[in-house]
Amino acid sequence: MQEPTLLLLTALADEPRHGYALMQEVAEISNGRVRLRTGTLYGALERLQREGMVRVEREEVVDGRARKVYALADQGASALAEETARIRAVALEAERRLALRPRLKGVTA
Amino acid sequence: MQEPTLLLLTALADEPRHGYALMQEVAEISNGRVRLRTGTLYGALERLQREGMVRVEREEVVDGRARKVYALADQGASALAEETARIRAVALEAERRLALRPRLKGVTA
DNA sequence: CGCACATATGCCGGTCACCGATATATGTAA
DNA sequence: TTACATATATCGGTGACCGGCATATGTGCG
Repeated sequence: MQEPTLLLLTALADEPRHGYALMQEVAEISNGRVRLRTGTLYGALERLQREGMVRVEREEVVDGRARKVYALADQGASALAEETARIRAVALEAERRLALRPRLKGVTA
Repeated sequence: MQEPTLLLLTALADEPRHGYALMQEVAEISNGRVRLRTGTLYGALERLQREGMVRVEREEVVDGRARKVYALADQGASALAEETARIRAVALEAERRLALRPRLKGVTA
């Protein structure tokens, strides 16, 4: 699972949102670091629906603009929980090893 | 940064290792979950060298077999530290949101 | 002696997530 | 009427990763 996908699922984790709102939510979660392109967004949403991670909760029209509201499926919530557990473990191990790393250039100062 | 790359840098974080040892180390770090293919391994090592993340520490011959020993460059260590900080933050946010998620089917039992 | 297996490195073609661009359409503000 | 925010969608290209293949030596087994 790559970061755009991880952020997408995270943005859906607390409550259902529509596509455009997801773009903004992902940008906010990542402190503006990750800006989802529409190609990535809608492509990923389709794929995640095929995989049973996400479903369309409802379709609505607000101010004459059509919206699809997506929700995190139970399977998506499980996958997200597993993924976060995995990457936390790897991050912990990476930090442990970095601390063990022999320092090179005058880091002792 | 994808998981294979993250695990590779992690496997190099504490001390230099040669290719085959990296495959084993990555498998161990991930509890056997991730088995690096040689295509991924040597491809990634080349790419990471181009990017200044990894360098060849030395070449040696052990039992008639040639080895290249790879080391994490300072830039690679910085990148790894930044990456772990990023994913920890995202993992934390994902877990916070999952906890906020409205439960559906009799989870209260 | 021959076979399988671990060690060790490397190439090549395919797939797929992601990127960048483009298209379409409506509401609001200058 | 021009520009921008909102909102969705498609398409071609790139590149990391996968799976398979090739190559070569050392060790253990029958």
